[in-house]
Amino acid sequence: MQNLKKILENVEIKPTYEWLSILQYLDKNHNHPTAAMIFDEVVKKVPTISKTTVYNSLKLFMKKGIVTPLYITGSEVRYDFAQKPHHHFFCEECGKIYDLEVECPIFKQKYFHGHLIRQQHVYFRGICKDCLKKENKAHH
Amino acid sequence: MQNLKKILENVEIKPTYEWLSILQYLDKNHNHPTAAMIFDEVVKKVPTISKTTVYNSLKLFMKKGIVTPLYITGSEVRYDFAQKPHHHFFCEECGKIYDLEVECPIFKQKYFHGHLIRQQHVYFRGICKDCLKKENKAHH
DNA sequence: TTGCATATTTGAACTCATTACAAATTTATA
DNA sequence: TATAAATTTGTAATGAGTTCAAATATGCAA
Repeated sequence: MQNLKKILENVEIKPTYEWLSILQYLDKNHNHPTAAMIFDEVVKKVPTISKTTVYNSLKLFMKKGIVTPLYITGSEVRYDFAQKPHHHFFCEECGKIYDLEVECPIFKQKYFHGHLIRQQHVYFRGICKDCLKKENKAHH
Repeated sequence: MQNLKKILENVEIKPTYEWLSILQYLDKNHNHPTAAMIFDEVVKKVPTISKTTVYNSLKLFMKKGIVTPLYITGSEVRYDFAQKPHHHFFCEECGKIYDLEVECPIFKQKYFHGHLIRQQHVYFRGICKDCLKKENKAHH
């Protein structure tokens, strides 16, 4: 709670009730939620909050670099409150997004073929551990 | 032309005029176009074609594995008629998407942490070579 | 060739995530 | 306390993508 306030202050965002509530949700739920999911949960605690505020806040957080958008599903943006950079695995079966630690020297470079790299997005797509297990069970 | 027909027949798609025209556009333009861009160009050659046909065709091509969707910009899907798997660089300045050859042993694995990998999506984001040059010139 | 079933294409209506914007509210400052 | 600036809100609009039923084209049997 207190350190979330610090995080906002560090990037010069006034820790208003709405902004803190949204960040608090992201901090507690590392499930890469959509804007709608964030709204649906935060509105329970802050009944007056609007969807526009959720979108505005996320845009602000992204501009300040404390939230990363994930373009993985193609239909809506997922948001990641990421402390350390990491990568993702998207299960085509259940839709769940897993965090992955991928070690590769390429991801340490600042330039690639002359292009300045600001962000690196890596995600694998397939069937997750759990869904594979379920499928195997179905065969017995 | 003739080999595009073959490509379609190989994946059991009847080479109709519309499907061939769309694939032909993708083959000539490796600019990772949106569905709208594809429609706008193909309609010049096939005036009766509809947007729905473009979407239907792309969905069919994706199902058959000859076209890959790129979720990079967050606002719309880009389509890639990719022979060899490769990765991408997205310029935040000019919006251009470059093809990248990234060599990394991780991308050769079939499983990762128990998850079955079907597709690998890697894109870097930043400022491209050309836009960096323009910015440097602007300082003189 | 004709008739019929199937595959393909089309256009209009719709969904839904996201954005635009102006009014309302809150907060900071003098 | 007054006034300006920042923040929040709700409504309307945008625009990519989907749904669906009608229209058209194609393949095939008789």
